Amino acid sequence: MKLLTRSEEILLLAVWRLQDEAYGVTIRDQVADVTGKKLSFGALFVSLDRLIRKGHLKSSMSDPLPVRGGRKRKMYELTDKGRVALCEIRKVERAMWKGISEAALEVSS
Amino acid sequence: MKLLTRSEEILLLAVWRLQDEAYGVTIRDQVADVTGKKLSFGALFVSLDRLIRKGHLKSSMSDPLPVRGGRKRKMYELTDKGRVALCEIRKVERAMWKGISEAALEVSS
DNA sequence: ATATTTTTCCTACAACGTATAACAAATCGT
DNA sequence: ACGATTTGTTATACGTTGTAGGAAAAATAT
Repeated sequence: MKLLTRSEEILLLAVWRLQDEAYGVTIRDQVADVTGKKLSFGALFVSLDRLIRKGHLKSSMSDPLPVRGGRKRKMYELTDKGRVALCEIRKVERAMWKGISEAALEVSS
Repeated sequence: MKLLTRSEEILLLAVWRLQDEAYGVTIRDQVADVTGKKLSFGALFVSLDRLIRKGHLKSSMSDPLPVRGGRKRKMYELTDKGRVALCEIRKVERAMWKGISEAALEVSS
């Protein structure tokens, strides 16, 4: 059972949240909003490609939009395998943090 | 703000749980128990070393134990920086998963 | 046509994850 | 005492993941 890495988790959840609005720009913004992490597009697309190769995501090209620079978008979607992987990592996270409150971790001194 | 990787999170939490019992063997077992992940010692120590270099852990050598093979142990302990990093990643996880139930991810078909 | 905007792709490299094997230090048995 | 056994750590090597910078593509605007 191979667990998702942090980045994989972040990206898959971003795609899930965006539903059918998920493409490069929105994903990057979603990630920044939720985690504070600012990815370059280079970094982003490489990771998304790897997730596709692993079968956690699938993609399809949209039609061009009738606005300036409105070229085709690569839309991403979670696969069943991706959903299962998210469920699994969530279970592991719960197990890891079970019984640990943030308070218990506060710096005491 | 640099987030903890999955492995870092796993190891830091294992050390935290073990309190003053945290050394190679117990950490490896703890990780296996909680996450199902079976690490080789080689993998484990490399990662622990990196966490020390980053200041998330500190270590000290114990006295030898009066039992067969009871050589000195390298005991690990969370630093304040490590605790803070755990709190931060916990917050990000909460934000990421906010409003997402496992049920919503279940494969529908 | 050429410029501008939006979006994606290519490439290269640093950082992380992991296994195998070697090394070290304690006790045990004779 | 000293080789065998047990427990624990270190060294090394390599595949995978994470990340940035800049080139390329595809649309509209002038």
